[in-house]
Amino acid sequence: MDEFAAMSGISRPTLSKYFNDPTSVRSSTRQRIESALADVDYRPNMYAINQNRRMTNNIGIVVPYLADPFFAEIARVMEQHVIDAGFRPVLLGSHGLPSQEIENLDNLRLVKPAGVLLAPLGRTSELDRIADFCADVPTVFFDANIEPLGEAFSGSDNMQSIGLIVDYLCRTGEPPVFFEMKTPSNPNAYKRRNAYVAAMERLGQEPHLVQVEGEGWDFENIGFTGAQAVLSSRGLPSNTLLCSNDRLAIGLLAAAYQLGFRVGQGEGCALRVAGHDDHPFSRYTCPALTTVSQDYSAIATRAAEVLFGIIESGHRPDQKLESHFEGRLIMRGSA
Amino acid sequence: MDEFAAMSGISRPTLSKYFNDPTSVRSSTRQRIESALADVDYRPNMYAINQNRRMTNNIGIVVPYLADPFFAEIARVMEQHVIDAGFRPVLLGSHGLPSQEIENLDNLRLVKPAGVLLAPLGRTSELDRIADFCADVPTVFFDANIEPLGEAFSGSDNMQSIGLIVDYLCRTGEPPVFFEMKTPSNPNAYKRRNAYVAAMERLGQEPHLVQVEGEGWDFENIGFTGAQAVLSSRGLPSNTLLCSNDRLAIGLLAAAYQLGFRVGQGEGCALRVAGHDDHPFSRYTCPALTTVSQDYSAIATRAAEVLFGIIESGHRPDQKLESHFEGRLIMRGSA
DNA sequence: TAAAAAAATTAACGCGCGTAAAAAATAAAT
DNA sequence: ATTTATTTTTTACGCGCGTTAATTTTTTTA
Repeated sequence: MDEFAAMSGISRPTLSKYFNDPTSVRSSTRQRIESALADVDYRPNMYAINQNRRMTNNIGIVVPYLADPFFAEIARVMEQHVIDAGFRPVLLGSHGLPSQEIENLDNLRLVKPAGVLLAPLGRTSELDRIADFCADVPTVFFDANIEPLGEAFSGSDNMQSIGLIVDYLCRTGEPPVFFEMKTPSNPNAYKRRNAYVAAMERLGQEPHLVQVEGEGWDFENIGFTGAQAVLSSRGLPSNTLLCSNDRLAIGLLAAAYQLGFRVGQGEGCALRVAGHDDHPFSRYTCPALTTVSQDYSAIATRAAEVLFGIIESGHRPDQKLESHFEGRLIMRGSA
Repeated sequence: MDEFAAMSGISRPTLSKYFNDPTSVRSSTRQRIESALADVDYRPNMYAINQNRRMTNNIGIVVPYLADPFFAEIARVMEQHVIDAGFRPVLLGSHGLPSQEIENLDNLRLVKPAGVLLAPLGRTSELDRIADFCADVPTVFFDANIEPLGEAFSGSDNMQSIGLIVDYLCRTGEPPVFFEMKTPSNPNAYKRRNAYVAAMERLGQEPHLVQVEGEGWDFENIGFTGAQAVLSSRGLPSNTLLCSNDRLAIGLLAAAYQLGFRVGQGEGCALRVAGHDDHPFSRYTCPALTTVSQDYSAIATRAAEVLFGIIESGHRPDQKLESHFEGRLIMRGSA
């Protein structure tokens, strides 16, 4: 930067101001800088900047599992919002590991972010460590909430969305059984289970839970092997299965196909299967998966909006703001 | 670090040595440091370290598209190898954008990596910028090669793997038509096309290419819409389709299902479909996808091995080392 | 055109660490 | 108990930038 200052004839503090915010210098000097920039390709070192600024324009985005297309997609949407607002996204995935989640937060600290958007692992998260982090850095949760922590939450209204699909399934056929993991990794699983039970009771139906074994984030495989056992035992009280999420449903559909169960609403179908999330791949299952979509865009927009508001105003809200967005029924072939 | 030096009674340069390599200090001092570390949780600032060390133990990993489970998976394997070798992985995805790929390399420069493992976008990559980077940082390519660049390449032997599945398909039924994108994003697509043509000619069969429209990385959708057109026109010279990659096949299978084509090898099946890659989801298609696997682990191991060798020896090889690993036939239901 | 306001420059310090050289302390070898 | 080899400490500088305060220059306003 010293060299560039020498060759451009602009003092280093002015350059520093310019790179922080180009509009903060007189337009004539800005032009001088930009024409010098056209000759040599100088770019300030991001890490040296991070080290010195009290606060940067970095915004951390942390998701539980980047290899899950659902999180990859919502992270992508988040990133775009952050860029559009003039901030710099720093995307990190936790590989489903609580230790990695803490590691990510520790690494984020070093970047001195203006704020972070955090989709926590949930059940397995190390709450006290996350609480420490939230005390230092403005944090907005999305996808999954950790009740007392953070400035805000933006996510789906599981009660509404599960209610929606339960209503639909009951209206158009046998009431659904709920297909889920016994000890779910997914943080929304318990809410969905409760929402299912509530919806069934509201409709005067008896809820049934089918809980399959399995650990980790390989949901398709867990759904597949779980479904093999459940379907071949033929002990199901209903021909309709509502899965806690689409990835379980994808595994279930594969098992059903291999066992010769015909899935769908029409005549001659032995099974109806529905999911939740509108996972990027749910369009391509056979039959295509009936599910309820999460409003990715609204969730991302609200989370980003709230965080930007906090950053610009400079002080945190007294009360945690919670936004729950409704899901939409996506009717396809499977139910 | 100064504070920690004061409280632990160890001088800062010694601490600096310790954090760089714990075995480089006398074991008695190491114990003193570690017991002090147990009291206060001090950790050196990674970015300050990167700024000052001539070279770090960071290793960059760049893939074309992190939201593609195939790359997410191979990146995960790479990361693990890097960690096991005592280095620190820095994972970056290019979102399918050449500009992002360059941006990633520019950002990596700031971290002063000991080396980088690069899966390039291929066709659309900005070659001269990548060449600049390779001149400065030891780079090993994987998945896709850029002929004259980098110290080494580790990837699949497309000629062998496509040959394998073409052989299989010809042996067990009608010779396959090759289903691909007209202007593929995937860097291996051209090699696979050529391998298909070569394999067919070797077997005395006439090659047929079905090239569908579409840009970008939403391969399932491109396969789906392309297949709808192709299948309903019924102008196929064969009942067997070999897809350039599994994601196209996933879209194709969904289209076939919706149009009522029965896919598989048995009696009453109208279509056979095969893919390439053994994509994480290919087990869960209906029917499960017959494909040829890439040896993720071997590819990752070799790429990492070669890079570590270069880093440790301190000088680059005179000649580029190219490793091509054979694929394995994964026989499932679809062909 | 002089005074006031805004912007840029100079000079100097700080961030959190790496690193080099010389001096001092400790351990190993004789 | 010496000598020698190995570690550690002291001292000081550097990395690439942010930031502040005092000063000078430029622009705006009256």
